[in-house]
Amino acid sequence: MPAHAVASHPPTFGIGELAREFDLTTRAIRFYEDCGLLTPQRSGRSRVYSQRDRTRLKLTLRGKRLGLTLAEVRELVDMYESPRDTLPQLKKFLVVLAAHREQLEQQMTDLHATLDEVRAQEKEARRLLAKGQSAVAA
Amino acid sequence: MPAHAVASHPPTFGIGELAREFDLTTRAIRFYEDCGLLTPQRSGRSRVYSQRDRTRLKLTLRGKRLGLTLAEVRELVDMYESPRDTLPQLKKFLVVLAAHREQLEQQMTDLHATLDEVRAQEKEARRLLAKGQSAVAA
DNA sequence: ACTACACTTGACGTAAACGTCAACCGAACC
DNA sequence: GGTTCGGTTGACGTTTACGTCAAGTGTAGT
Repeated sequence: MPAHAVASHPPTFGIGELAREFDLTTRAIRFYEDCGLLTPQRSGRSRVYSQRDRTRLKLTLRGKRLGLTLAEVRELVDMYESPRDTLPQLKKFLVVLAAHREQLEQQMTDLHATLDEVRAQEKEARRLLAKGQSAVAA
Repeated sequence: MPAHAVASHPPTFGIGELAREFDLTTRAIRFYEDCGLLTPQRSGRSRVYSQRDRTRLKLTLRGKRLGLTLAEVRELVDMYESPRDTLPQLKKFLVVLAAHREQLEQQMTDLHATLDEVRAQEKEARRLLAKGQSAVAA
C-alpha cells in the first residue's frame, strides 16, 4: 500500500501515482521539480502533489509534445500564474504572450502543411495498394 | 566573391548561401549531412547543394519546428523518396505514415488547446489594459 | 607574391532532458 | 524482527544538436 494512502482531502497525489497516470518515471517528475515546474509539499521526506501540481504537469507534457523546452514551458506556466496588477507587468505579459502566439501560429502553418502532405501520400499509397491487390486477385 | 559564384545551371547553392538563406551556421548544415539529411555533391572539396538538398533542408527545419528529432525527420524524408514498388514496402510505408499522422493529429489537438488559452489570456489582458488606461486618463 | 576570404576536416565542449545506478530510510506485512 | 515496497538524495552516464576553436586548403583580388 502506497505511503500516500492517507485520506486525500483536497485531492493530492504521490509521485508514483502521477508517474503511472502520465506514464513517466519518478526521475522525470523529480527533474521537473528541479526545473521549477513543480513545487510539491512534503510529508516527512515524501513529496505530496496538489491538484495545481498535477495541472502544471499536464501543461508541461502538452508543451513538450509541442516541442517546447522545459524552460519555455516554465516561462509560460509561471506567467499564467503571476500577478498582472501593475501596468508594466501587464504590458510585459502581453508582449511575451504575443511572441508565443506567433510561434504557435507558425507551428500551426507547419502542421497543416505536413498533415496535408502526409494525407496525400497516404491516399496515393492506398490507391496503389488497391490496384496491386486487384492485380493479385485477378 | 564566394567560390560558388560559377554559373548555377541547374540551380545549385554554396554552404554559406544556404546558411544565410535559412539563418543557420555552416556547422549546422554540415551536421545535417552527418545525419544523412543532406548529400551534396563536391566541387573539389567544397560542397555543392542541389535544389533537392535545399528542399530537404527546408523540410528538416519544418520538422524541427514541429519538435521532431533529426533522426525522425530523416526517417520521414527518406521514406518519401524511397521506392514503394513492392507490396511489403508499400504496407510498411502506410504503417509508418499512419503512426506519423496520429502524432501530428495529437499535436494539432494540443496546438488548438494552447492557442485558445493564449488568445483568451490576451483578450483578458487587453481588457484589463484598456480599463487601466482609461482609469489613468480619468 | 601576398592577402583576404570562404571552405575544409578534425577534435573537444556544452546544454537539455533525462537514465541509471548506489545507498539509504520508513511503513507495512508476516 | 526480517523483508519487501515505495520513496529519498546524490552522482555519474547518455543522447541530441549543435558551438567553438584549430589548422590547413583554394581561389580571387591587388
